Amino acid sequence: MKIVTWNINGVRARIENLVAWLKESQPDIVCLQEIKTVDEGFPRAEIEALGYNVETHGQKSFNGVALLSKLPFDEVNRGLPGDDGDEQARFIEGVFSTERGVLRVVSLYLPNGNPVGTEKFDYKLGWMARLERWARDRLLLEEPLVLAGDYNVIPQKDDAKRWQDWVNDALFQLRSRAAFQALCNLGFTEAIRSTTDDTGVYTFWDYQAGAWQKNNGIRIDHLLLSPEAADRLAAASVDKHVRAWEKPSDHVPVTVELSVRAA
DNA sequence: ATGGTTGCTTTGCAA
Repeated sequence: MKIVTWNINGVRARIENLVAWLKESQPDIVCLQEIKTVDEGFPRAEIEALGYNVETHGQKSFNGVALLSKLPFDEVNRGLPGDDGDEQARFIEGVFSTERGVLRVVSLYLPNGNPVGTEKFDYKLGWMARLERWARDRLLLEEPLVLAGDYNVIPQKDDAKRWQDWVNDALFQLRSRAAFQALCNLGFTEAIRSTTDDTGVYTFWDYQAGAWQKNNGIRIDHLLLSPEAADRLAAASVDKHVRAWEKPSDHVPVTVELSVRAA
């Protein structure tokens, strides 16, 4: 089973790319972030025509996440628990049935947090603390769980072409990285990190200043696997070529292959 | 070198 995360940066602006990539890549489950539309604006028909079930958690203009799945949804949960006042659409969980039982997949869009020293950075750290609490509870279920998305965290120096450029950025703050590490340390396997020793593996290249042409990228899109999911990890990879397409997202798809079949 | 680009709505904001 192929599970992919992709920050699409505006699904309406990117629908042609998305359809072309779905046809090429044939994923089973797709976690999208930054759909930048309310649920009613999501280009659902084009995706359903390819055989996908679609569940969205959108909002006007900003943020917004979605799950696309060839498997039927048994359950869908929208929003990260822990703050009833949080209006931002950044979290959706789908529950599926496989030959091995339940599979849970989350599409998350972790707050960017810039600039550091403002309420935006506090919101990022608060959101990460809520995510850790949520993950701690979910791990108690001892089920295959894939926690996928744009984490807006550069875990290590090797995860940036030029880490020195990011030392004042929320994505590379020690507090952001420590919170990400703490989440991983609950028992998750970070799919890309655990399957390659390569350096220079990036998932985001800024639109500005020729970042793509210079391969000046960062790795901020991650798939975290619960122990039960990690037991079935067969492969993980980054679809870098998509960044060179016309009208690309600034992020590319990141894939894990799990050796489990649909029920 | 405090630039540069994109999407969604604005005349700026967020990334």
